[in-house]
Amino acid sequence: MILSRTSQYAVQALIYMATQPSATPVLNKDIAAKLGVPAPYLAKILQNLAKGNLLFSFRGRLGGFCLREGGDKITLMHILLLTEGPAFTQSCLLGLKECSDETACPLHFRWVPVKKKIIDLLQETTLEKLAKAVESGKYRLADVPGQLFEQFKV
Amino acid sequence: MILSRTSQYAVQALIYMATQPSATPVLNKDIAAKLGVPAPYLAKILQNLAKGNLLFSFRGRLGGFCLREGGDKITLMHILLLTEGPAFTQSCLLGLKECSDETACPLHFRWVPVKKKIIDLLQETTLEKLAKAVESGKYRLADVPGQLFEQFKV
DNA sequence: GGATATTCAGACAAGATTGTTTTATATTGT
DNA sequence: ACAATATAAAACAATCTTGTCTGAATATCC
Repeated sequence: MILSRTSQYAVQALIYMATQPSATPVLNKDIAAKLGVPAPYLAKILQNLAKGNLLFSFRGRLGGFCLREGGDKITLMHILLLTEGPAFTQSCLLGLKECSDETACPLHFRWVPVKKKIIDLLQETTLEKLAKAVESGKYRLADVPGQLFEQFKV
Repeated sequence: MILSRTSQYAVQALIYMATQPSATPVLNKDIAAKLGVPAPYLAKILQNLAKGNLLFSFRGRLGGFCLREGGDKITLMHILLLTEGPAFTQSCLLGLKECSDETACPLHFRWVPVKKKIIDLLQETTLEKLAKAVESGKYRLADVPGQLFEQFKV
């Protein structure tokens, strides 16, 4: 309804990384297996996040990806600005290129307060909060945890 | 950020139709010109809305499309359920296939109230309200009204 | 009633974008 | 040197958007 697959994978991966000990790099391969997503595709996404200064990446043996900052410093908005592009927060529901308070589409003043709720949510929600939720065991990060039962997926 | 181009065109077109006298059918060609959108694509969208019982369509001379009900009966939600599909309202932010109160992703309980705001907006907003807003002259339905100044578009 | 112009309907395909996979290359620790 | 790993680039596939063409239906004109 809202996010591209790329963004969904990015958020899932970073939440998973935030649940892991921050000292050692996490392998792309491991993340992909845990989430049940295609590893090469995820690698591309992580590389992009590294370019956007959200992750460190280390090559070679003992390499992998690390969060650049603590999970309490990284919000969903930080991630989505990289994966969806900077225009992410500015868009008009009807797709008009120009839609501001002055030149508004008929939905503008109804949509703005709702959009603010979305943006607030994305800016308030840190990786740390989400990681803790996952660690509590009450919430799941993927449809098929640990990629068991792959053959039964719909 | 939220809607596909198809949905955006559909909403724009129906708002425009709601501003027109309901007695005579509106031509796809005229709507497309007014909104500055590709006519063949719009035609398919309108055909789909006709199949979904939101529009009447008439072939031949004096043909065109008509709203099936008054603009006060048609909400944005009615339109989007046709253009985005019935799963539109149920989706999980992280893209999980299963994400309910029982099997929740870590964003679920933060997202649900925001999603409710969106759904409420879509269900409250009728074509009639939007058509009146446009008729007041204070709001615009397309980036380039009447497709004037096409050559200056960005 | 038949010819004609107008308009929607539907098939098909081109182009753009996004998502996915494959292959090759560079870097690092042992 | 070797093995493990990220990086890069390219190939492939799917989906979304747009365009073209042909056919079918309908009102109007003669």
